[in-house]
Amino acid sequence: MATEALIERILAAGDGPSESAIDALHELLDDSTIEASETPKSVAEAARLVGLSTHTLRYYEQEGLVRPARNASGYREYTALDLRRLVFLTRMRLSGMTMTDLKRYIQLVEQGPSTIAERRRIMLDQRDRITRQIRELGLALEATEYKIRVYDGHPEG
Amino acid sequence: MATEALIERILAAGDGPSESAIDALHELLDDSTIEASETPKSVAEAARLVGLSTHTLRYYEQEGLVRPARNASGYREYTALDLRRLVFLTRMRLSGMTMTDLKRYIQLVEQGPSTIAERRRIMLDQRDRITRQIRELGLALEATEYKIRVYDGHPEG
DNA sequence: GCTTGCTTTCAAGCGCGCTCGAACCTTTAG
DNA sequence: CTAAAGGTTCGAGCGCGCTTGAAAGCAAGC
Repeated sequence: MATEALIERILAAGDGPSESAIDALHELLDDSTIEASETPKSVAEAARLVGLSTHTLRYYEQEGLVRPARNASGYREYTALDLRRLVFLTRMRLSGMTMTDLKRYIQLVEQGPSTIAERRRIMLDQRDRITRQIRELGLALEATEYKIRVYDGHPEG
Repeated sequence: MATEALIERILAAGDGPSESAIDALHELLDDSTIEASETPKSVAEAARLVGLSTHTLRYYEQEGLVRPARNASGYREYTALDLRRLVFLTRMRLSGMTMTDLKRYIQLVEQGPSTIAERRRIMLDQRDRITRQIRELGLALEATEYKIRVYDGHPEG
């Protein structure tokens, strides 16, 4: 099976400067660097940073996924912690976790440490889903590269 | 960045007997083995083989993605070639290609070799999308495994 | 010939995750 | 004072990819 080699090549290619907004965000806000800036962000700034729309951020709040503070005039203020959670949320969403499951998970988080066992269980399931998806993407990648080789005149096979 | 190592472990784990219906299908119908059985399949059999519902198969036909022959009484008969195409379609769908793009691509395929340049272009785009997705899944996997480690009492960190 | 289980077509419905628009408020610049 | 650019809430709308249901035809066993 050639999947491993393909994936390795892709990941190697990913080491350079990142191309997508999501990548940039993930570098910017990765666990190690996030505490640096202390001033809270407006909804528009937060949206830009995490690569979502302001509408979506408000929607997430409505669904209970994040609870930014408000200033004197009712404007949302996203702290570094809020942004971290948003990054986590986008990663989970991008990896196919449903809103329903995510809401359940966040609910457990806000209930405190007594829910850790269930949270762990959810993350284990999530890990399985992600690994399965990666395998499926590997197959899709093979199919795609096969087509490309054929269209290129299959010079080596 | 630990992504590479994670992915390698996952892919290594994928070498054993496959677990999902999709995996089984992909082994069963991979480019090398498909020509063996000659008798066409009913819509229900085809659906079972490719892991879709009969409704979805009819929907795909309606959308022009596949054109199984019909027998004397109007029943669909899926040949090995039809099944191959369905496998390709499911791989593209699972990797996030939209129905619209897939319809466009199949349209080009049915127009013959003059459209190869555009088909190649579409596959190149698709490859880019898949590699980006794999990178995103790597990040999601890291986040997920991090949580699991924390819930396990972060014994090594 | 009847029943059971498949098949057909067609149109309507649906669940998810946003996305948009309206009506109104706050802040900043000129 | 005014205009422009941001913010607020609320409820309705939407696009995608199926999914379902109705009404009817065909195949095989008893």
